[in-house]
Amino acid sequence: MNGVSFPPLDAETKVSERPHDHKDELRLWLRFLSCNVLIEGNIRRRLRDKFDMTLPRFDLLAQLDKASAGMKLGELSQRLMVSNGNVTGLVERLVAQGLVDRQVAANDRRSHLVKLTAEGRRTFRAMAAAHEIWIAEIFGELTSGERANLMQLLAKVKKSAAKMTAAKD
Amino acid sequence: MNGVSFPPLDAETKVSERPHDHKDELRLWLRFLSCNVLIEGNIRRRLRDKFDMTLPRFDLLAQLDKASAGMKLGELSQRLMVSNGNVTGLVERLVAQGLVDRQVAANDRRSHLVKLTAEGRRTFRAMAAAHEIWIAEIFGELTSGERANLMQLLAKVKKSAAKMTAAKD
DNA sequence: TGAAGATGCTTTAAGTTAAAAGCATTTTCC
DNA sequence: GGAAAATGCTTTTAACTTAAAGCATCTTCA
Repeated sequence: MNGVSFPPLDAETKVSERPHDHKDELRLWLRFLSCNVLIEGNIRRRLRDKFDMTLPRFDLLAQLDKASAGMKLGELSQRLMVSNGNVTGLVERLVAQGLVDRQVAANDRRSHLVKLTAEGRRTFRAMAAAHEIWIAEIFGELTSGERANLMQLLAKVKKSAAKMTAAKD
Repeated sequence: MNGVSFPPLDAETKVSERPHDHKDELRLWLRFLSCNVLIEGNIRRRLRDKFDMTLPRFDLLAQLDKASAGMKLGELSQRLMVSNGNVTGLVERLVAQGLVDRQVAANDRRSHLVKLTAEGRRTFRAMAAAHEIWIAEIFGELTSGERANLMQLLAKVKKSAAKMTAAKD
């Protein structure tokens, strides 16, 4: 100790009021990132090896599986949180694979309705069952109490991140 | 209640022993993913708008900033957890931008040593200071207790994910 | 009605990414 | 020393991704 005293820091102290000492938050973000890289990399590899499928296409199929009436491309891009152009390409490849079907909407000829084909549904269900187990293998190492705890902390993080994104600064 | 009784589930129950009911873990993963998309998207946008920089290049510069003696391409790809070919391209663009310098290693002509240029270091430091504040804005909404809690839970997740990845099944 | 704007999607340009094959150099081992 | 294997990196190919510009269609409103 050098005798210099610092103002007390607590949860209410705003970021801007303590411009230094953000190493804590940074470490947390880095750990978050490495979890994400590890898990996503794992899931991508297994989807490719076992089903010859990519994660973005799997995610798109998952959305369609929940919407039996089909979805418009714009809805898909919102749900998946990716750009419009991105969805165009993904759907193209899934149509080529015979897993989804795309047709012009009845009432608006700009709009296209995308649906799972019978084969698409069958294929997706098989992949989803495996995927669920892979995820459970990872997060199942936490107790259900820890999972609830993590779920709640991530809710806070998500809320905070969403606010930040909306601010657009 | 229908009178059917299920075996009790606790933290020790293995995933394979309860093949259904992984919805809990799946929801947790989906929430994790949306946090990641939101935060990363935010950081990418700001790096681009304020510094005309991409996140992968920023990450690479961050590694170099910690290694004053420079790093080999292979080290970089390990630390960044990306492929070799990926690093080749990123370094190429950073050299073109004048932010890093690449030269053949003295003792091994297969190997190349990559270093920050003076401008690279200056540029990175400015970006890193802003980046640190952006991250703090997001994670600073948690109390320091919550951050410690989250840090510890993610340590468990990371360990579990690393084990999974090593298994290669 | 009919121009102006909004909306839904596609195209384009640039970047990131992995896997696999390839090339040069170094190391190992006989 | 020299063949064989390992190592470090690059190239190739294919996929994903965004932002921005573009095209077709629909809606609004004077």
